Amino acid sequence: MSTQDTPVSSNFIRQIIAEDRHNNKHNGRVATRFPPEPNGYLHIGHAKSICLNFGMAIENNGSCNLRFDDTNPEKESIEYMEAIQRDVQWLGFSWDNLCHASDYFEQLYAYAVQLIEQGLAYVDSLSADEIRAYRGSLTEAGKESPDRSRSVAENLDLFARMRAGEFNDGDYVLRAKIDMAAPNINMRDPAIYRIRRVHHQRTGNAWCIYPMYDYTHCLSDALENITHSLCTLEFEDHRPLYDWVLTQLNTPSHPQQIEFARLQLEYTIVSKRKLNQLVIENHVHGWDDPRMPTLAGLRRAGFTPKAIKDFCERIGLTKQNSWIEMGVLEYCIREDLNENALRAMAVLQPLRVVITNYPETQCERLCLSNHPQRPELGHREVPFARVILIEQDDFAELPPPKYKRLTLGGEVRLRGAYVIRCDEVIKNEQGQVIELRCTFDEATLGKNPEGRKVKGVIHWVAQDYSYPAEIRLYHRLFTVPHPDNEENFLSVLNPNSLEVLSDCRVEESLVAASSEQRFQFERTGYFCLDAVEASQERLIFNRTVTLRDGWVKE
RNA sequence: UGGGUCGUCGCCAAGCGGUAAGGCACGGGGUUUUGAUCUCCGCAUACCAAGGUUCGAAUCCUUGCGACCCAGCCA
Repeated sequence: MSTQDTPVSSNFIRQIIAEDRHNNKHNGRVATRFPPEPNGYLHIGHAKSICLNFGMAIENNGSCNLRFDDTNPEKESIEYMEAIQRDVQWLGFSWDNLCHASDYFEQLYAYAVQLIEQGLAYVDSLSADEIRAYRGSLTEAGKESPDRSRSVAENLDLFARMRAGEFNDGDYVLRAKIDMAAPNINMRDPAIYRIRRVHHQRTGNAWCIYPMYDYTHCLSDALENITHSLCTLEFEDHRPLYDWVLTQLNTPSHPQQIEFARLQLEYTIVSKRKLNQLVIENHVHGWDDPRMPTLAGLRRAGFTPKAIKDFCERIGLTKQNSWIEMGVLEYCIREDLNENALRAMAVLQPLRVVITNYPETQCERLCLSNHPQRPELGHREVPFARVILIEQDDFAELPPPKYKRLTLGGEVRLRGAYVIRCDEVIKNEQGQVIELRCTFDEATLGKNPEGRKVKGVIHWVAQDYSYPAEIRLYHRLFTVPHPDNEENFLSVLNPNSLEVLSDCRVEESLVAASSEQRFQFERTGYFCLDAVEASQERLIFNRTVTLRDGWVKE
């Protein structure tokens, strides 16, 4: 599926599927699957695959399964399975069937027995090291294992005993008998079953042998009657093995594997192993840390499913290794939030301003629009009083060229309120500006002053009618665009990726913000009420992304 | 002198023999009580290179060059 506003462009997989339907291949049916291993949280790279697989199914009136590739219990867990389902649903997709490779273990075992009977698989007693040595190298053919000629009867017996738990881990493996001289190393008698006495999150202790990916994946696809098995480029070399297994066995179908380039996003990483390391070693505060490129992290930062799906459509789909600039993702979330987030005012680094000609005890409740371009989104009341707070950055004693905000003796518009003039700057002993004394022009509420132009507009809150909040600003997690190229990716972690501002003040209306609700704090960016740590008593907003800043500073 | 894959604008990406779409980024103009949004304009005589086929080539052929992936009992 694609969002309605993103034009759908042609890509090679769309073309293949369209052609297959035209030729009535698979009776015109389209069935895909998203097959994560439950060994970590889903990240933005998975989103590309999710959008592709579910998208092709939706576009073609087909089906898409969520299938857990759970054949390596050592690294997998229920927590990850649950998180993955949550994230896929959050993105807005529904699977046709929830599947697990482990559901096919019995069937897979039976197929392996068939392979043995056909003389196409054998039990090998070589150690892992020996198998590696026998495999040859990129330029030299491998050697055949002495066990390659084991009789069918003996193989059958040994394989049954592997399953029965008669051997220790590593004593034996079941190998496909293909070709030790094959130029494609994946075809040099790959292992298809190994012994692992590990408790499996779903099958418990029922098995002590587990099938390998290459053997499991193609058969799982075939058993689910998948038509197009979409995966990333690194599996290209595995396709001959995928097809070999399905050709030898009499399976319900023979899906077509098609490979595409995985997403690489600048200034971040999408390796589950490395993301896991960031979590384990506490470089971030969990898988859902807003700095993480995980779906859980992006969600907590305030990204929307719509923006992420839009992003996945915009970046295209090819077989070219490429790096996407952060700007594309930022554009997508800004586009969505600009249209849909309510506006509000928050002062991140307050500077006290006393409006000397404003009555001491007066408080006006000004009416501000929730969205300048969408009046149907309503308006709200914002209290205005004698003492207000503005952003420290919005005042400059020595303004740089083209500065449009407040200066000593200068005027500025308070957003939705009056024009004020700064008459006096008050400093502490260290010379820091701690207060501004200003006067307001009563005639400028809702209209421009006469005879002069005020070019600047700044946001504000009334000191006594605002609320304290913590605001977390997130910066890129890494200091270089391609952290993966680094010898040690941790060495290029950005030490300042999290900036916590604890003295912020937000307008009254934000007290009613709901969990995960997103806002535009005018002039500063898009923010989201933190879903984990915020409460009625403690307002915490996460910055999703800044506003575009077209101001060229000198 | 192993195998597989890929080379079109700073970053993505259409193009499928008829004379280089689009998006992001960037530069400039206009509107604006957000330096936002919106809007207008600009942005590859050129498709890794060199040959060849053709009336015509980014598209076909040849030869180079460059990049990525593969030697887990991981996926």
